[in-house]
Amino acid sequence: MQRMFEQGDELPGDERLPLYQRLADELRQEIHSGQWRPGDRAPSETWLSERYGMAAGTVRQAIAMLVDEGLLERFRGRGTYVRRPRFDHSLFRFFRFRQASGENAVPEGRILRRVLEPMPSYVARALALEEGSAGIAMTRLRLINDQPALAEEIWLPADPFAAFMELPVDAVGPLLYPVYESACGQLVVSAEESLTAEIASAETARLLRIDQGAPVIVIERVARGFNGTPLEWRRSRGRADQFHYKTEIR
Amino acid sequence: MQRMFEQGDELPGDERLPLYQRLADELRQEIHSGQWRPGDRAPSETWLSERYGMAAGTVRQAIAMLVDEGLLERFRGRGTYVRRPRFDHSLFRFFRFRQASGENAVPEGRILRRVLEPMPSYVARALALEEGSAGIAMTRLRLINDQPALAEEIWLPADPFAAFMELPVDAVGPLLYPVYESACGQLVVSAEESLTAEIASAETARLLRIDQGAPVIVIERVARGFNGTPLEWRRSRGRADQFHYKTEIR
DNA sequence: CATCTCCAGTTCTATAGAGAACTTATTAAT
DNA sequence: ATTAATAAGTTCTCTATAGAACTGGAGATG
Repeated sequence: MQRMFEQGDELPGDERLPLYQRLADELRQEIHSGQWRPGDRAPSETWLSERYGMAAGTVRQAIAMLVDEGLLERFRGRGTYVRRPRFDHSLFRFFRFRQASGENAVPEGRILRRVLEPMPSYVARALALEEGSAGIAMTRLRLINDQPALAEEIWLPADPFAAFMELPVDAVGPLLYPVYESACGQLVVSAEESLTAEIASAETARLLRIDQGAPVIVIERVARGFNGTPLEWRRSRGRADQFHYKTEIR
Repeated sequence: MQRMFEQGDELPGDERLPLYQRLADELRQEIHSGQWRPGDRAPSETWLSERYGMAAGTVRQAIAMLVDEGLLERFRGRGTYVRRPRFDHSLFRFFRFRQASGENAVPEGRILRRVLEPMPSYVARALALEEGSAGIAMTRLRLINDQPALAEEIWLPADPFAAFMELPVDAVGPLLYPVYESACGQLVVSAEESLTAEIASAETARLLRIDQGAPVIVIERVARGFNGTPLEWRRSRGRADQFHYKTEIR
């Protein structure tokens, strides 16, 4: 019986697609374009079903898609909201400090260096920018109980992060992403990590206070904003004897 | 209007739970108990809705849960089936060989050693068995283009895997899990991996044909059957310069 | 033998409606 | 002023129904 009337004709997109798909695409677009920002409240199911002239169940199905894509969150009785990622939890979901006897405390962070520099090619490529684009380069040390745990090189595109250079380095707490948001309006929403291992160079041995030649784990991360733009490139090195990385496969 | 009549009263479990939850629990139980085996066809939605006296939509919702738990698979027009994991794909989803210029070929496998031995404590613990339980210990080398890529220690509980010892080692192909199933009726469905790094020992350097002291990635895996029983413990070591491990976080 | 058509069975999409369960704010009562 | 009841708004659960879209096989047709 569907398509007898003109439901969803205001929706863009391929008409042969299921209605709930087209609505989901539309709502996803609202989020990616920045019309709806993380934390915002989304329209209610009834409002949407009236607005687009479709059954409540169909709207529900569309929203369900975005929920398990991680874009929306639903709260019974309260409403539907654009999801705000909690990075302090989720980024350390896989990554565990071996000696940490159960809990995942966020390690302290100390910025050792912060300069404006043209980006090398491997960073520019990861951030989808031109080689030599203006960037902010940082060296950062992360500590647990005053013991060095991770040494990080971090690159940011200079353009949207200009305000970050003005902040005194001591004002930056243990987590960078909240600072990116408050100071520059850049919200990190997702990330990809690629993990490998190598032998400690003289430099990293000094930073991590381990022997040169000891094994270190290397994690490269590209962090992205709500519309998928790459925002930050980061390479972290940690003592292999204190880390392990856990996943489940099925 | 729900619960006016006696829908779902044949279902066990807490009556205060939603109907679709209780049905999902029931179906999950069928799978975990081994009543339904991977590859089997599950009853149709209409059959279930008549059997338990509930609306088709409710049945559908229950099945949807199990689908995204990975237990069931639905095929339009064909039916619903208990999922058969495709391990050759999924286990290498995260794990990539660096030089592999795009494709993920399954590396060849060669069993170097296979003996009956009592399990050491760290294996027994992972497999939820007593220390010293009878086990099958293997050393296995995996190669890509005749180059050694991974060196593996593998432990199996002797009890359900007795038939595996009878097979000639040369008859075992590149993948072990299909052999576990055909020879011993043990189907691997999920696994957990824990990854770290170390320096190549003399032994692994010899096996992988690398320098002693070169960095190696170490992956420990526990593979589980359809009811969650641990079936296999495995520790794989690979050259760090040829591996990287990829994940996405959000 | 090969191909086509039709049919029964299945999942998928969509509609309409009713009430339960929960949250928040407002209003009334103490 | 604090507490309790009420109401409005939201998501959640469930019912019932209808047809679309797809699959596989059986039977007709060439």
